[in-house]
Amino acid sequence: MTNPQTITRFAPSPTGHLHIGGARTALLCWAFAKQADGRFLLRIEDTDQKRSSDSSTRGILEDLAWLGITWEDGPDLEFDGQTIGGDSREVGPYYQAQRIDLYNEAINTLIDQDKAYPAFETPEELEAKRKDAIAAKIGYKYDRAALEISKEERTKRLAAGEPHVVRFIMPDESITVEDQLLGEVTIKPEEFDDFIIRKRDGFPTYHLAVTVDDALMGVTHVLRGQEHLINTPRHVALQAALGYDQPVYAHMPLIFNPDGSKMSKRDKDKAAKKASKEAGHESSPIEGLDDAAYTEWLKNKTRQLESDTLIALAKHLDIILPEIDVEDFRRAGYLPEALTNYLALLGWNPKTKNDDGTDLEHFDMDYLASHFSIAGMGKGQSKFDRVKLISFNGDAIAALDDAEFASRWYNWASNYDQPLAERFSEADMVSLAPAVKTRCKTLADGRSVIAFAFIADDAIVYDGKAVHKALIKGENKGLELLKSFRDELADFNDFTPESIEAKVSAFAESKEVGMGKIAQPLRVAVTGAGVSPPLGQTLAILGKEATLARIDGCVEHAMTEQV
RNA sequence: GGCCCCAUCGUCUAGCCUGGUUAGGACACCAGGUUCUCAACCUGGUAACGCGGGUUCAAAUCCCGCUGGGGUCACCA
Repeated sequence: MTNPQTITRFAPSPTGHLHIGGARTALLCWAFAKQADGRFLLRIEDTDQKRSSDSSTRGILEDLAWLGITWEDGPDLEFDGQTIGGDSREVGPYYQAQRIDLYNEAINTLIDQDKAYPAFETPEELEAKRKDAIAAKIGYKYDRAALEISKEERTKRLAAGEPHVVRFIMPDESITVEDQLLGEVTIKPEEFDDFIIRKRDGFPTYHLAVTVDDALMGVTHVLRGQEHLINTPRHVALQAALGYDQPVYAHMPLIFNPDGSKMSKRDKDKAAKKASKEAGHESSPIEGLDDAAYTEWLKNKTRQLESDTLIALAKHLDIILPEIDVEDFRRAGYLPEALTNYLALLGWNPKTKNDDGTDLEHFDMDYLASHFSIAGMGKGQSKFDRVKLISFNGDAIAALDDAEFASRWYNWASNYDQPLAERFSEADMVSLAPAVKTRCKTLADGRSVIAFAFIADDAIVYDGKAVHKALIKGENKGLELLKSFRDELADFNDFTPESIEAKVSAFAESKEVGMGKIAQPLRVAVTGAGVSPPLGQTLAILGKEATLARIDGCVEHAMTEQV
């Protein structure tokens, strides 16, 4: 036991979806454990009874699994045919609400040793004192009034069942944290007061629970966001009081929006409010949201809508909400490998060159799991750049082979774009893949590439400029070529991309014109616009019947157009 | 405001520890090439050491101050 196995943990509180920043923390913790051949543990911090929910827990577990972040110790999850989690080290349960006895044991020990004491002030009383302190421009600290009460009386009031909290006696000494990333950080004793370790409702506070759990679960390394840096001395003091080993700490920088603001769920509401106002909706434009709630939401900056309602509203307004939670990125058609790659690179750098001399930036989870190190981490905060993420995602999509692309796309459509999944089977998507892969940055925008296939043959909307340029300009030369090609196509049955391309090419040669002279008229005829995937693929997607029908329809349209 | 953390192109970063580089890469942007359109792809380009002091022959690199950004000051975690 001199050199224990490395154990890291991620401990989300189930009060909503998994935030992208939380996902990054989890990813790096996971990578650190893997790199050390250790274990990654997941614990659910549900000691805030009012805000925690089972559905949040479920969502967080699935988002992690989707990203490929799996845990050896923690809640069980069936995902994609595999079982994640378990309690092989028998240090569970992994829900804090189920560990109350363990916390009370620790709290009682502290009380018995006079390292903690009950306090009877009400939240209102404390709030008043806090306000006074702020008004007097002095930092608020608990005044230890409850310590003045004699032990005898404390015991009596306790026995009488008087509501109380338990406070920990913070030692009067500086505490230095040896942070693996930031170095030594020393905090003086006047920065702390006797913080609460058990709330009125009998639940432990975060500080107590996290200290007890990390110790009892054998956590050796704690990697967490820098917002926790100031908490660490409290945990260190608690560890000392309880006789626990101190884990190794590293506090990593936080991530922000490009404008420097915090990435918050509220950003989604903000975007939707702005769009609603611009669209001039005085009353609720969607079902499932009544007018009163809608106008209140619009008026009140802090009011937030339920996730589903917000999504419905965004769809109605035709806007894309800023992605904040992992779930948002998933819905928007990001690939997990692109997201984790980007996330890892946001603050960590492998400091390795590719063969061509450029820096290594594209790597997978296996690479991360074998090469991650705290030394490669930056100390500065960074901004989340969706543009670069999109580029990574486009690269990841392009790197998929056709079958894999089709599988991912179909799967995505089944969840988030039913009409697409109904129109095209997974097998269809395999043949669509070459046309779509290099033209979409997310699975969601793959749809726009093949939008022409969604339209009925007789409902094509023609782009006037494109029609003029390709068909009418130059005394109908394009139109004549199109008609002529249509005649040849009538007897042509081999509708594969390659054959069609050969056919068009041969036709162009026979007419002694460049490929473009026939390709563009054809393209406009079958799609209505001057932009589409390569002709062979475009026509193959439509099939012979639709192609002929569309050419006929276009010829008719062009004839009426020029009268 | 107190305390704590941080600071290289627009953004993410390499270089800093162990002073000497034309300060490198990626995304974005611009130009060109390729091409049946678009995309993809290829080539090239614009672009940074926050400011002020010190130490030194020499500072992005070491030290100090300032400025700026962030975190935190809950019976939330």
